[in-house]
Amino acid sequence: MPELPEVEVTRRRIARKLVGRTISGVHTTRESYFFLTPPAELKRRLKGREVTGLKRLGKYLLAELDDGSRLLLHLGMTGQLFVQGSASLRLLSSTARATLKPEDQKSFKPDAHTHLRLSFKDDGPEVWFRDVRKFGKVKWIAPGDSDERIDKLGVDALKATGNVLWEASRGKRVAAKSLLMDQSVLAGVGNIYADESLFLSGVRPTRKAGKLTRKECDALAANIRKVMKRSIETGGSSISDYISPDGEDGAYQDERMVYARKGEPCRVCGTPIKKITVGQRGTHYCPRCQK
DNA sequence: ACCGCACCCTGAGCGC
DNA sequence: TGCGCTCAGGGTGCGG
Repeated sequence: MPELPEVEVTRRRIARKLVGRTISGVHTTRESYFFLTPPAELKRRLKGREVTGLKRLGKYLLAELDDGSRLLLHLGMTGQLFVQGSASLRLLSSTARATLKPEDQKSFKPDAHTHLRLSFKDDGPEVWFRDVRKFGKVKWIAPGDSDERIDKLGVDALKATGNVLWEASRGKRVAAKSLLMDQSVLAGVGNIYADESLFLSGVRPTRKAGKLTRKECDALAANIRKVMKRSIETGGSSISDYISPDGEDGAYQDERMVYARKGEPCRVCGTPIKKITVGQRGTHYCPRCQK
């Protein structure tokens, strides 16, 4: 799933196709917990609204509308936000693609997982939100209202500081990795970039957060910023489902040091990368480089 | 207050 | 081929 870099790449590329356009139609799948705002209300609220901006908060996207209301989007694990026609069949897994009828092989058509489709007054391409696992979310926020999902987010990971990590970690017994992934501490760090920045900082993911030194907190913050910026530059990581709004794969996966490299040699010392579970998440590290 | 865990959902990949 | 199992980049909510 998309972490901060993938969400930011999505934001930058989709903003051009969204901002300044007036929504004329809203198509959805049936009600499910994907919709924090029920489909019927969503249609009512969005129709006729012009999109005036698209912000990112951690892993959330927030579309601003001309009446002061906002549309909150989260891509979850398998969410894909893209422009009709441009994303093509690479949205689908190779096996799903193989089952398509020949006439459907040319371009992607909305399927059962395409939960939200926005059409516009200008009759240009629609914007679609597809999410196989439905861990993604859509919520309409009334003008002037707040939402606790975004209110409780910590410092954006692109602006991570050693001080934030230092203060949040004192007295904590959780694993250092869990602290990095706590969205109320730093917003935007997920499983891949947590593993990668822990490696670059020489810190074992299982280390108790409270035992981190001030120097390690500084290193972790610097490496989180570095890894996130570099990933945004390369278009994010395309490891399983992520694809950008115009259908381009990212390339950051080629620069991974540890994530999903179990058994492969560490790029620094050659020791095989280990995989363990930390906080119910697959966790990769070099047993020699990370203390 | 903290922390670990179950759970939400669908599909891919693997061993048998 | 098919079955059953494990795993997946997310977050929430519950109980101890």
